[in-house]
Amino acid sequence: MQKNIIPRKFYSRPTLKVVQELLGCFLVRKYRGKIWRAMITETEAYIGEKDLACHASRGRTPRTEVMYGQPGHAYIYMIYGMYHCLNIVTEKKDFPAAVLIRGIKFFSPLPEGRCRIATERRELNGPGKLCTFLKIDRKLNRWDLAKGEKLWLEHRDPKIKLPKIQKSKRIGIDYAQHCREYLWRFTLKL
DNA sequence: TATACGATCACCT
DNA sequence: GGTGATCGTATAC
Repeated sequence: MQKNIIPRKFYSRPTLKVVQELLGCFLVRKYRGKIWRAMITETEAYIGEKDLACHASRGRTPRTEVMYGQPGHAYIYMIYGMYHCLNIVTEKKDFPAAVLIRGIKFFSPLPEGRCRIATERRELNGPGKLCTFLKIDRKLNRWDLAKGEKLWLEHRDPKIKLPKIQKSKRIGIDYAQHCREYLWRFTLKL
């Protein structure tokens, strides 16, 4: 059980590798004695200060400091005043990069949410909804995901073959000039 | 201190 | 296709 937890060295690699290898892995949330486990089906990469879509493109600030820290930690921020987004810090210390978790699919029950369709289809598309369902908010910002407590990730079964990974442009970053053309969004079609 | 805006979502036409 | 909700953060003053 414990050995299935994804260790820090997994995240301490090029983000474009990590962002694709996380597809099919499991996001696990332990909350008030319950454990929810969901497969990651959609991710996006945000890499370095030169990526104009990355929050670190304006350098170190109190908010982006966690992206410059050790890999394998959670970077969670509030967006539009009402939603949270979950990111996994990647690369080596002092290089700011992260993977945004945009979509999950669950095979066992998740807590009741306001979105009935999401519950019926057993999938959550969108970083905001995903955090709402899994009770993820800024209290878990900077959380160490390699500890295997409260919030962590687990390897997928390597024996199960995954469908081809789709690449596309990232969402909601029209302001990022040429960087918006990068095919840094990765989707698993199940 | 003030202001502009965003790695979203649900609901509208 | 478009818009409003709502607030932390960055930047300007």
